[in-house]
This record gives sequence, structure tokens and C-alpha cells, in this order.
Amino acid sequence: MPTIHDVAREAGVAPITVSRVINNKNYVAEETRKRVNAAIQRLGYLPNSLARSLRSHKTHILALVLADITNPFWTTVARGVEDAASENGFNVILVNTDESEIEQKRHLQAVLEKQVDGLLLAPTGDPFQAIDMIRAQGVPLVILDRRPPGPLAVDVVRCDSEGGAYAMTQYLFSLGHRAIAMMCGPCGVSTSDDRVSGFQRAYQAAGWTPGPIQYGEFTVESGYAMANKALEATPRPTALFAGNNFIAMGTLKALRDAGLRVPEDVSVVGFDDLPQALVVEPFLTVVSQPAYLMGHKGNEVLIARLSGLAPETPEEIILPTQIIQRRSTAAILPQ
Amino acid sequence: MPTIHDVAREAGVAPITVSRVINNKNYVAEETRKRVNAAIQRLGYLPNSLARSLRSHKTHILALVLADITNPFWTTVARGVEDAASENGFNVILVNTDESEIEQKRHLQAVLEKQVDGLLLAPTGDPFQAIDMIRAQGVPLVILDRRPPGPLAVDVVRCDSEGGAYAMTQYLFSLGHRAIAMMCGPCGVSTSDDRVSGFQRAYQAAGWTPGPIQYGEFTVESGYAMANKALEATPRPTALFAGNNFIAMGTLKALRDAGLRVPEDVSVVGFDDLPQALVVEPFLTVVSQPAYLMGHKGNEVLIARLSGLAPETPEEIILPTQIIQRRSTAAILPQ
DNA sequence: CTGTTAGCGCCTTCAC
DNA sequence: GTGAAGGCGCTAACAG
Repeated sequence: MPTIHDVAREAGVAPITVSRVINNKNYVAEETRKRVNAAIQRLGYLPNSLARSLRSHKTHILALVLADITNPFWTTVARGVEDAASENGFNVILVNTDESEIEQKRHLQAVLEKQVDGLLLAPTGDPFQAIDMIRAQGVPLVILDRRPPGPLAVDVVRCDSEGGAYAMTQYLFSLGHRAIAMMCGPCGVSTSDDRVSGFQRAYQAAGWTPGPIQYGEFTVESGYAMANKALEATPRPTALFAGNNFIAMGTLKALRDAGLRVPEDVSVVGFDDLPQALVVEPFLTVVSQPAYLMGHKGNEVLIARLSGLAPETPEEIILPTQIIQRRSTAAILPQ
Repeated sequence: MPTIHDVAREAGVAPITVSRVINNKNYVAEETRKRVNAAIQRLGYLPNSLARSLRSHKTHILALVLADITNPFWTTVARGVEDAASENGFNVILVNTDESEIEQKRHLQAVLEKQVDGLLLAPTGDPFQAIDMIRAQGVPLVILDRRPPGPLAVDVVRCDSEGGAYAMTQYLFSLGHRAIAMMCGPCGVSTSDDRVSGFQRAYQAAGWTPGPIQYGEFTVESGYAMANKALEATPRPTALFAGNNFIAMGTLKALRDAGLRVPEDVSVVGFDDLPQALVVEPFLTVVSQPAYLMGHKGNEVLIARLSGLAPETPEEIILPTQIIQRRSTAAILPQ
């Protein structure tokens, strides 16, 4: 593997001149530039970005730390992040925490050691420790999707979970539903908590007692289990509210296995849409979140900070959600 | 950001001793080790992996270059690769080519500059140039999913596309189908070519003329267009064979829009299954490929090479496919 | 417009 | 068991 010195010798110039050609910095005579480029071609030279970054203190790498890349919601967020990165000459390292605080810490350490220029984090559990560790290294940070507790000390880009859940619950009310079972992700994760809050606020506004609430995991298995539990209640809920797309999948499977029809016997609503490439005929009524936009916008905020273009005080950007009405919900007669 | 020197000063030792503690190399007195670790804690020191790698000529990073990470097939492959990496202390950089040779070259260069220890490549287009570039840098390489043309000069781990397509075509024959339209990905990509070959071989074995063959893209849109074209034929094909999961999705959408029922009016089969988390009730009859295993095994082969444990001559590992029979296929009466 | 010098933070090599 | 010297490949800072 040739180095910059080999190229310099081959072209009859000093190494720094090669460096300037590679980086398009300072003026280099047209003829010199040609000689250098020819030498680069001849030797098949590729700059060593390790050495380059060590010297320049810039890696042009950002890290995206999220819960679960097998979830299409996160795949879409990742796409948004990567596109914004590409547009600005950055690469993205992607790591999965699987909602484990230990994994999160391990991965965070690993990417910090790699000297990433910035970090996008969808935090698992209590984010204070994580944020502190990142701060201590002086690495710019944007929190994605989830709301850190306490006063705002960091940029946040997320969706309006509370408002979305509120609106969806009201929509179910408008169809005549009143016994709605809420099945959410882990308690303590802000997206879970906010969706539950929105659900409860809608009931409060109506002056009713909220339906049963369960906390679980953002997985198909957990959704399956929670739905089965919810269906045991007497009288049976007339609608099930799934806290994310995987919980909705588990819920639909549980209903199928229980021999119940959707929406004739039970209405089902969820959070997060599925990409149109993955479904032939969209069926589920959902609170849709702008996943791609969140990723893209989040990274724009981060890159603005890196470039010193960002405002002094941290921003919190809350993107609106939207109800997409499909065939998994039906009106019921008032009792 | 503290360096190894700061830690050394804090602990009252030489930098090299800190290095030995971090790397668990050579013997370090228990008491010294404790002092050093305490200093590391106090300063919140994280080793700079750039400097480390520059010196040690090892990054512990592998690159996975594939066509399209939004496809669940590739997501699953990536999971297999990442798990095998984790198990062996490696990280994975993941890059998308979107089936573009230009993007492939650009990305390949970028990851080579990052000094990755090894490469897993699902090549797009003619892989010779790519393989040469990688070889020139002396970076170990495993080809994934696709069969490079010509004699075997590199490790390959892939699935038996030809055999899978052959078996599926025979299965359709056994249901009485004879007018089967094949809709595949790009001509020149070995998985496309092999699936077409298997399809043709089945017809040859039966002594019949193969049904119409179309080459397109591995996308929903392309599947939609190819299916519409296939349906124009007179007489209409009784079965449609989709070359991958996205083409199958497009096909099903086209049939829905054309008002045709599956399988009553037309049978549909595909290649690649969808993860069970993404479908409530699996419907499509498919040739299922062991995507996770391919990724995992592929990376094991690569890591074995890195460790010098691999055999001298390149290996070609061909994993078997499997027909999963579901509700998108029906028997038709012989004419 | 081009070159010299020095050092990024760490680890290899050799010494004791 | 510990340390000193030197260099991995590149570019910042300063000439000229």
C-alpha cells in the first residue's frame, strides 16, 4: 500500500504538495497537479484516512445510536440520517442498543473512541449518564425521537407522541369506542410514556376513566402477549391501541389466533406506519410519524452545530403526527 | 480530551505502561494496574482508536457492501454479518450501492481509505474491477450472495438460486401450470441470471418452451410494471414468478389493481421470504433463502481468513434454498 | 506556488 | 515488571 511519500517521489514533489492536490487546498500549479494525479493513478494510491483524521481532528463520521434496526420505523429514520449525511460529506456508523442500557454504554464508548465528529442518539433508559459521557468528550449531540427528562440542555428532534395518542384516542371515541386497551413499550421510555399520557388526557377531557394500560416491549412477542391479556377483560375492550408497529403486528396475530375479526369484533389502531414496499394493501389505522424527516432534520441540526451555524441555546423540534384512517377501525353503536 | 500521557502522569508511570493496561498485554504489577485504572476513571479517558489503528495496522472494522438496506432480505443478511462480527470483536460499516457501479466504486474507495480489516461484498455489475481494487490494497474479501464470473479466485458464500428457481418451476408444473411468466432483476446480476437459468432448465427438462422472461429491477415499481406487461399476453399466464420479494410486492399490487384474485385467477410465487415480524398472515409461496445464515457464515469465512485460519485455496459455499408453500398458489385443471 | 519541520496519540521494538 | 526512542501516514504552521 503506497503512501503519500511514494506518490511524492513518483511525481518529483514534496509530500505536502500531494496532500494539497488530494484536498484541493491552496493553489497548486495546473501542471504539478497533473503530474501528481498521474502518479496517484499509476500507484493506485488511496489516502489513509486514519492518519488524515488523526492529524486533522476530523473524521467526517457521525454515529447513529438507536434501539432496533430491524424495525422499519428505525430503518426509515436511518435512511433520513444517511441522506442528510451524504448531502454534507459525512458517513454514518449505525449501532443497535436493543433497548439495553449496558449495550448503549458499550457502543457509545466504542464510537467515541473512533472519534466520531457528532452523535445522534435515541436514548434507552435514563439518558443522563450517556449524555454526560458524550459531553465529557466534547462531541456534539442531538437526541432523536425521545424526550430527555428535565430542563433542555441538548438539541432534541422528535415527534409529537402525546398529541398523536390524544388525537387517536379521540378518533376512537368519535367512532363510539370507550373501552380501549392501551398496550405500550417500556415504561420510562419517553415515547411510551407520552403515548400513555395522550391516551389518558383524552379520557380526562371526556370525563371518563381511562381503559386498561399495559407496558411491555416494542416487539411482536410483547404485543401478542399484551393483546391476549387485554382480551381477557370483561367486558372485552372494543378497541386495542398498539404503542408501535411491532406491538400492532403481535396484536393482529393474537386476534387472528383468538378467532376475532378486525374491525367487526375489535378495532385496532397503532403507532408508526409500515413502508409501502412491505405491504400489498395497507389495512391498519395508525398514528403516522414522519420518520424519514425526523432522521433528516435531526442530522441537519447536528451538522449545523458542527459547522458552528447553530443557535447558542439548544433547540427542541417537535414534528407533528398524522392519523391515517384505514380498515382496521369501525364504528360501534352507542350503548 | 485526555491522552495516554495525561493518564500516565496522573498515575505516575510511563505512557507505555498505560498502553499495556488498556490492552492487557505483557505483565503489569497488580498494584500498578490499579493505579492506572483509577487514573483512567478519574480523567474519563477513552483511547483514541485512530492513533491506535494507525500504529497497530488493525482497525477491527469490516465493511459490508450491499445493494439495498431497505430490503428486509438484506437487513437480515446484515444482522447475520453483525452478529458474527460482534462475536469476534469486530465492528461493521454498512454501505448501500443501490445497484449502481459508480456508487459501489465510490463506497469501496471510502471504506478502503478507512483501512477496514476486511470486506464483504455483494457485487453490482461486473465485479472484476472492484475485486482488483480491493486486492491491490491487500484487503481480505468475501463475495456474498452473488457468483463472480470465471474461475474462483476469491471466497464466495451464496445461496442456490438456480436450484431454487428450478424446484419452484417444477412445483408450479406439478400444480398444472405451464404458462409461467418470469420477472427478474437486472440482467448480469448473477442472482437474476441464475434464477432465469433454473426456470429455463425446468422447462427444458419437461421438453417445453419456457414462458416469457423479463429483466427489470429488484424494486416494487419494476415488479408492478413487469407484472402488468406479463398480464397483457394472450393467453394470460396462469402463474407469475417474481425474482425477489419487492418484485413480488409489485406483482401483487398490479394484480389487485387489475382486479385479479390470487390464487383463483393467477398464482404468484416469489423469491425471498419476509420476516415474520412484518406480516400478520404469511400468504406468498416462496423460495426461501437462508439470509441470516449467509451473512453469518460469510463473515465467519472472512474472519477465518483474517486470522490466517482459512484454507489456502478459495472456498465456494452454496447454501440450499427451500420452497415454502402457502396460499398464493393453486392447482389448475390440465387443458 | 512549493517546501521544511514538527507532531497528532498510540504502540512496536529494544533495552534494562 | 517497566521504560525510552522512534515512527505509523498525514497535515498545521510557518517559511520562502
